[in-house]
Formats: sequence, structure tokens, C-alpha cells
Amino acid sequence: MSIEIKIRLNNNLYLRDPQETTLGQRIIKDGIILIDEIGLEQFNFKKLAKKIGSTEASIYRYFENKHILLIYLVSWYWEWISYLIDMRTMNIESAEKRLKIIIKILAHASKNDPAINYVDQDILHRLIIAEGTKAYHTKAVDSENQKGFFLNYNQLTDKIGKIILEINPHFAYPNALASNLFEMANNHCYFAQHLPRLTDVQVEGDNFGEVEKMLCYFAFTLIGKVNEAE
Amino acid sequence: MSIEIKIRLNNNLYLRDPQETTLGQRIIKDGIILIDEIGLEQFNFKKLAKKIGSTEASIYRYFENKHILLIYLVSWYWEWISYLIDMRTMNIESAEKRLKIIIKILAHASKNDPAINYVDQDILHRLIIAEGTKAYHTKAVDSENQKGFFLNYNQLTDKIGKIILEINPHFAYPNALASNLFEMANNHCYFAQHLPRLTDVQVEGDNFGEVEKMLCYFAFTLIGKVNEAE
DNA sequence: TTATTCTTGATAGTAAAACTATCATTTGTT
DNA sequence: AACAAATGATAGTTTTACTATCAAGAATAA
Repeated sequence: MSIEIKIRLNNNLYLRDPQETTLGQRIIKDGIILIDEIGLEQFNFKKLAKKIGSTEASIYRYFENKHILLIYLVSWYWEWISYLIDMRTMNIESAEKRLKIIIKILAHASKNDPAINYVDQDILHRLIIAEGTKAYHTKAVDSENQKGFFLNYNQLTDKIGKIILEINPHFAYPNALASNLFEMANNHCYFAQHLPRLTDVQVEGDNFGEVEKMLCYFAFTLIGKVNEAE
Repeated sequence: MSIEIKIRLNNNLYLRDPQETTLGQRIIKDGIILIDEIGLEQFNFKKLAKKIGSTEASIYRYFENKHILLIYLVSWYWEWISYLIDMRTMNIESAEKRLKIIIKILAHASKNDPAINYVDQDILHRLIIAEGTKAYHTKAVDSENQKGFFLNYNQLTDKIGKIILEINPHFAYPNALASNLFEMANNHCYFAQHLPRLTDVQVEGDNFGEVEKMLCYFAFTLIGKVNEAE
């Protein structure tokens, strides 16, 4: 007996729902691990098939190609962040406090949730940081956006944007700030580790505390309300 | 007779300097056009060779592969932005005014400079917006960074960061803000056109005025000095 | 229980991508 | 005129990104 969390995603993202079968779950689980290991460019379905002891053809029965698999994983991440936000900001009155919690989630992604055993969330977080934006930086953005492939990102931005407006209803850029907090969280975790001259924060191991602090400073300074929560 | 601007780039980025020959310049010129047209994923040297009436083998004599060509183009852009900043902020006393000029450059990239006829800067700007970050989001970042492939971005960040510190010497995140202004400029031009729910700005044609305005608001609010220039 | 269907595995094959090698021209230099 | 350097032409290799076919096993329905 255990609680099982199922993350619902646009069913045009897959040919067969990977969450429904053990093979599908292994594609997700080891797909994340392998992309993290060798990078999206070196990754392909043949290598993944070998890793999970299956065949290329079988993986193609679940996902059209690796690009769609990436969008699936990224969507999964967006939806999971959304879920974490809902869980952890529930019953919290202060919008400032809620935004602080959101920023913590964006920076740390959070430790593994045992309720989902076919996704290693720490590795997925690293994958999103390194490869995430490739999902929507292609010539197919417009058509894929129309199919709703990026709905989860849009909704996440909406959700954070609304909380920003709660703090300051006159703030002119709620959605831009929301998406920027997300992108900045990922970028500066990456920069700290690979291109340190592009940032001022430092990351020791997987402690993204400084990233969180910076995002808080940026967000609350921009929104223009002194953080009453402290 | 004409003035010719030569942009110096890390010579490990190419096997033969493309700026030195007509074939090299055509690789750059039409390479930019073709990547913009079909996207980096669909782009390859065979198609480029056909476009410029040359051969695959000849292009490989200039660049190791399309990834290195991308880094070359991105570096060219960084260096060119740097040059524009130097030109247009020269002799301007006020650091605030200089930052405003920089933000204008980042958002608009600027119209074509006839001094460089083998690079269409408007198209390059669009390419950077769509494909730029792929240059440093790979498994090879660390080794390529060590080879100095991203030096131009580091230096650009330094340059902007120093001006930010001139405005407010106590600002804690000069480099992070600098790189974020660059990334945000590109992201929100892209979002406005392809994923409008992720931003609040609108872009009509190639008028990035709203992006510029937003970046100014973000930058000066964060740096914490009222903009005396207005 | 058998029959049927659905899923996976095994194998093979194709077209394109990502190169490398070789040699013949052309062009530019001394 | 002689030489070197750059380019073109051609061909070949390995890997990627698929698609097709058929057989074996598992699940389900009659």
C-alpha cells in the first residue's frame, strides 16, 4: 500500500502513456538518467534501449522522438513544481510568504518525493537546468504551442504571476517576473557551476541557498513591498 | 574605400579564419541566414554547401562542426554588442545613461552596420534569440569554457557589471544582473513572439521598445537609484 | 479452456547526418 | 614558369533516426 501521485500531461505528448506500464516507466526513469549523463545531443533511443534492456522500436512505440520525450519530461517538471507549490502554500495567508516558498521550490526543486518512484527528481532538476529551454527553442514552437505542449509552463507562470499581483496589484510585469524567476533559478544554478563569471552566487554541492536568496532579493525589490514575513 | 571592422575571436573556434576569405565570409553570411531559416536542428553543412554553391568538405575546412560554428556566431554577437556599447557610451559621464544605452542595445541589437557586410546583424540577432543558449548548454561547457570559447560573454558581463557597480557600489549582484539583462532581453523578445503568456510585453514587428522599457524598470529598480537621467 | 488481442522483442532495412580521405583543378605568389 | 595553397569533385564510413515485419509472451474475454 502506498500513495501514488499521477501527473497528468497532454496526451499528444506520447503515443502510449508511459505512466501506465513498467516499460513506459523505465523509459522515463532511465531516460532522465541517461540524458543527464551524456547530454541531449549524445542521447538517442538506441542507447536508452540498451540501458533498459529493450529495443529501439519499443521506445518508439511510446514517444515519437527524443525531442517529444524532452518536452514530456520538461512538462512533467513544470507540473510537479506546480503541485509542490499547491501543497506547500496551502492554507498560507500571506502572499509574500507564498512567494518565498515558491522561490525556494524553484531554486532547490526539492528532495525526492517517495510518492513517485519512477522519476528521480534531483536528476530531473539537473536535466531541466541543463537542457530545459531546448524544449521550446525550436522551429516547431508555434505549432507545438498550439497543440498545448507548453500549457504547463503557461499555467505555472499564471499561478506565480497571480501571487505577485496579490502582493502588489499595480506591478506591471507579473508574468514576466514569474517566468524570469523560473529561468533565472535554472540559469544561475548552471552558471554557478559552469560559467561562474556570469553570476555572483556560489553553489556548494547541491546547496542552492544563495540562488534562493538572490531570487528573493530580486523579486521583492521589484515588486516593491518590503517583505513583511521576516 | 571603406572602413572595415574586424571582430577578433578565439582562434580555436575555427580551423581556417573565415573572415580572411570570400568562401569563409559566405559560410558566415549564409550560415546565419540558413540557421535562422530552418533552425539549428535541421541545419547541416551539406545544406549550407548547396546554398553557397560549395561543398561539405570545404566548409569542414573552416569549422569542425555546426556546434563550433554556432559558438563562433554567438561569440561574434557578444563581441559586436561589446563594440556597440563602447562606441555608444563613449564620453558619456553618467553611468545611468550608459546603462540605459546598453539596455537599448541589448533589446534592439540595432540596425545593420554597413561596415560589416558579411553579417546581417538583424538576422543574427534573431538567431541569437532563438538558438543562442544552445552554445553553452552542452556536456562540453566546462572544457570549452577552459579553451576560452565563452570569454566574450564573460567580458560582456564584466563590462555591464562594472557600470552597474558605478551606479550603486553596494549592489550585491552586478554580474548576475548583467547576464540576466542579456538573457531576459533575448527571452522576452522570444516569448512575446512565440509564448506570449510567459511575458507581459508585446512586440509589434521588430519593435522591441516594450522589452527595453521593462529591462530599464527591472534594472533601475533593482540597483536602487532613481534614474537621474530622465 | 481456448481464442483473441495487445504488448514487447528480434531483426532487418532505409535515408539522412556527420564526418574523412583522396585527387584533380583553380588561383594566387615568387 | 614553377610552386604552393585553397577549393571542388567524388566517394566512402559510421552513426542517427527512423519504419516495417514477424514471432513470442502476457493478459483478457468468450
